[in-house]
Amino acid sequence: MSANVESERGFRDILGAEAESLERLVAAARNHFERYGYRPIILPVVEPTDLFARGVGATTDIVEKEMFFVSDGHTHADQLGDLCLRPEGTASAVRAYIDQGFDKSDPLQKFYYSGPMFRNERPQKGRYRQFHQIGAELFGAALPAADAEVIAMLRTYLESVVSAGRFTLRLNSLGCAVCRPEYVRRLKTFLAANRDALCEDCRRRIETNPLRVLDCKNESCRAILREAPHLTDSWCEACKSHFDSLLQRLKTRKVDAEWDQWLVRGLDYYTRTVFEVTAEGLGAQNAVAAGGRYDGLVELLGGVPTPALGFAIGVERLALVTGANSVAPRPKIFLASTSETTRTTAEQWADTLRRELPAVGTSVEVWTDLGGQGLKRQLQQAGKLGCAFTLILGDREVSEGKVILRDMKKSTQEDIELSIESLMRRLRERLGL
RNA sequence: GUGGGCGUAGCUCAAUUUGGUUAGAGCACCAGACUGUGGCUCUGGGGGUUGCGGGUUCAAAUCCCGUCGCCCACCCCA
Repeated sequence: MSANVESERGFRDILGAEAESLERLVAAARNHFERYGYRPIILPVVEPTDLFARGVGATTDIVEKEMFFVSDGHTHADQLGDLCLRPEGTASAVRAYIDQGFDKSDPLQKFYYSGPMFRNERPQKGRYRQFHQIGAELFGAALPAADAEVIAMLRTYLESVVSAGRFTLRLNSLGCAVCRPEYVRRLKTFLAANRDALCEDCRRRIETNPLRVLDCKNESCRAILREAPHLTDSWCEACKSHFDSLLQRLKTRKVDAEWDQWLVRGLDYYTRTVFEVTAEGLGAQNAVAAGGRYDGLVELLGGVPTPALGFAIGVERLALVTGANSVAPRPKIFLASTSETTRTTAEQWADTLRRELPAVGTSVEVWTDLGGQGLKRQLQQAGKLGCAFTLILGDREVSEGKVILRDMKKSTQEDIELSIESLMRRLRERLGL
């Protein structure tokens, strides 16, 4: 046991029902997002650490203590930490957008991506060091209509994969580069004056991230906050009308979303709209998806100023909400054989069936004996696999010009003329294809 | 990074309270009964350095120390 090589903490093998569930959610997202004109972008897993320090924020927990650093094998000691495993996708997408020159040539772009993200945190329910996100980013669109479309796309996707009502979408506006700094300054002053009444975490947040205090669940902190300057009151005219228009549009589009004036997000790059989807049954880590507008990020990373927004979905968490609701199983067929000759025929027939027997949504699953087993074992295997039918290609039958088709559920058998055509015809009938 | 719970066969768990033969059972796996017909039944079989390392003892799965891993929570976030 001790000699075994095991996976690192927080890194795991995903297989079985969970793997199928995750794959299905990604495929469904791809399908859904493309209807809105989004195109795939495949981003590097390794990026310069600086990208996230500048983009996500140098003082955020993600950058300060959750990065996985990568060595390229011949860096000097003073360069260790130059490269990292990406902790999130948005900064990468923005870097790619600028690298490709879209900000200069063709600003309106819609991208989606999916893949692993890495954060060096202590694992718990719904939280892993390698986890998977599906994200979408919309560049070059400043109107509230863009926010509305992105949120609508997220909401309708979630509704398509999880029974309605099991999650809630909340949104808020954090103001912009014009009005937010002034508010943060006033909030900081207020919090500092009430320092003693705040919880330990919030006292720390006054310096690191004062906005996060608004999000504190601690009852005594909440009481203090009722007297605090209101984020809402600080919005400039442009921010206010942007948010009003967004709410109005969500209403007309019948997108179920609720304004939460206390909602803030931890990443530095957000401006104006932020939103978050939470679900029950996830334990403490109840955020399934989150996103917002980041109008300053393209410029911050060296591009020409471009408005943008996006979101990311935590696939493992979404899978926890949707449960392991099984996909309709595809019909399975086992082609049993009793000799080298009949096995060869079975292989050829199996290939033909796989190619020419379509079923609704997917294809049939065809098995042949690969272990040189006796007929008994092959029947056993077919039973365990849950095959609907087993074709018995026995030498005895073949010499009589026939094969046996066994219905595994009913334990009944019928003779079929020895030809792939008659087999296919009969299977189509029996499977109702 | 902090706190709590848990580590015995592939899986689910006994035996730990009170240290005492060779660490058991169910499921799963393999073989046979049934040499060409799955599920059911019966019989037999393989499989363990009790997470790992050290200590106490005539004797440790059991007691002590350390360490690693998993789970849950804090924090943070998808």
